[in-house]
Amino acid sequence: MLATSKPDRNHRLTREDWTDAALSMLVENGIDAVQITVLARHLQVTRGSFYWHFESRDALLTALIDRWRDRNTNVMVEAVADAATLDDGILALFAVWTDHRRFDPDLDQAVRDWARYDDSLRDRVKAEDAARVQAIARFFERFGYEQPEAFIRARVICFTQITYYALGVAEDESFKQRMGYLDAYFRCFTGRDITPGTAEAYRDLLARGAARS
Amino acid sequence: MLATSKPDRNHRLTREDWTDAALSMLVENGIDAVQITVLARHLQVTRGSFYWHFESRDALLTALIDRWRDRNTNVMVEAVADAATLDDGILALFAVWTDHRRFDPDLDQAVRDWARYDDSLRDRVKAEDAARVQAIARFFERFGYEQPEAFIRARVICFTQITYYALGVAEDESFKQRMGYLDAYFRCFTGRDITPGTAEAYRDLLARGAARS
DNA sequence: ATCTATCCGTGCAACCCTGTATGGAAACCC
DNA sequence: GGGTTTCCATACAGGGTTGCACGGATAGAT
Repeated sequence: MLATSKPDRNHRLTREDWTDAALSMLVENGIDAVQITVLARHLQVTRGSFYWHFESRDALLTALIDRWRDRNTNVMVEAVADAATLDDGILALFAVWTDHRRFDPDLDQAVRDWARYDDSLRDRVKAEDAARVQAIARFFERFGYEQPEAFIRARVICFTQITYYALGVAEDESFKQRMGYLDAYFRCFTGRDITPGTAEAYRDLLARGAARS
Repeated sequence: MLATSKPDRNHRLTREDWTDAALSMLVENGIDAVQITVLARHLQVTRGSFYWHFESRDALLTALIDRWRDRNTNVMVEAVADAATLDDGILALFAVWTDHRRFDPDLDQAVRDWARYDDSLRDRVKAEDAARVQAIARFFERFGYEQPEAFIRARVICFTQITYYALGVAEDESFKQRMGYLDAYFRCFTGRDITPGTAEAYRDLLARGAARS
């Protein structure tokens, strides 16, 4: 769904409208599809509008990166930072990943694809991934895991999540299925058994997450 | 008389030369960079050569996909299919992934990126991933894991590998580091402890893999 | 009501890529 | 050596995108 959902602004677009449309195009068709001509077509405007708000296409691209950094902040890091128990931290991570208002997997993946053939962006993404893994590794250390196991477990859980969304598995699995996999995921990620009745706690966590915002 | 399989490259290119160049370009710069003009420039030839060997750019792209399917075949599936022990299967998987003559991670990743914005390709890649996961899941079942744990463990190990190469972690880690992580990986992936002295067996496995071919 | 800043339409030039048609050069076969 | 096949160069047409210049239209301020 491209950002043509605002026909009210028949005339008068803002700079944000252009970046919104560019973000949608980036997520759905990749960075090479972010072209001024097609964006203008989708926005029902000519390219004259664009060149008033932006000085060039590169300016738009840097605006996209800034938007991404502001959007996908340290939600993952915060999820495990103040977890009282192992179960809480893992489930908080799951909750963040399934709450697309806090964590946007499509945008994350789109930027990742873009970064594959852009060296400077690549380094930036790499740095952020390292920060995520390190945060989770610290979390595992707090609950008795030693190195390098804590680091490897953090990497495994983080990498699994990335591919999970990269392959679009979420689209093929129902909520019921995911809940049925919960125990197995927990055991595989932590090496321990989940405390009984935590599935219900997870459901509550999702409900709380859906309540606010 | 031994026919020289290498005709003078100075002039006279083959269809394979073009697909090779296209594969390199795909791996290094993505599918959108696979352009006849730049390939011709890279091959020191004009586009007239290309349109003699191929009827269109689409023909080249399908040739790329075929090449990928022939290359990255069921090496992973075979690795775990006839494994006598749990350790053997897991280590055989690791050996396959690190042997880039049997498994080309760059090509795999490039096709994956390409498939993100190509629906038919996306389905193809999804099917292959499902086959990989299922093969590993069967492997786990053979050694006493029950469902859905076997399936989830297969998915975790498979997905972790994909992101491992997607992020280019292999470039940042030394062989010594990877060997130091071996025990932790094994425990995380299988939930069991690796049998002592298996690291040496793994090194031997790598040596055998490097010996043949 | 006029002025001005804001926003967008239009036309033009330049570049890049694909695809085709045609001719030429070299190798190969008889 | 003549004819054929293989392979590549050249030229041209068509479509698409970027960037800029300029001119028109609208809304708010005075």
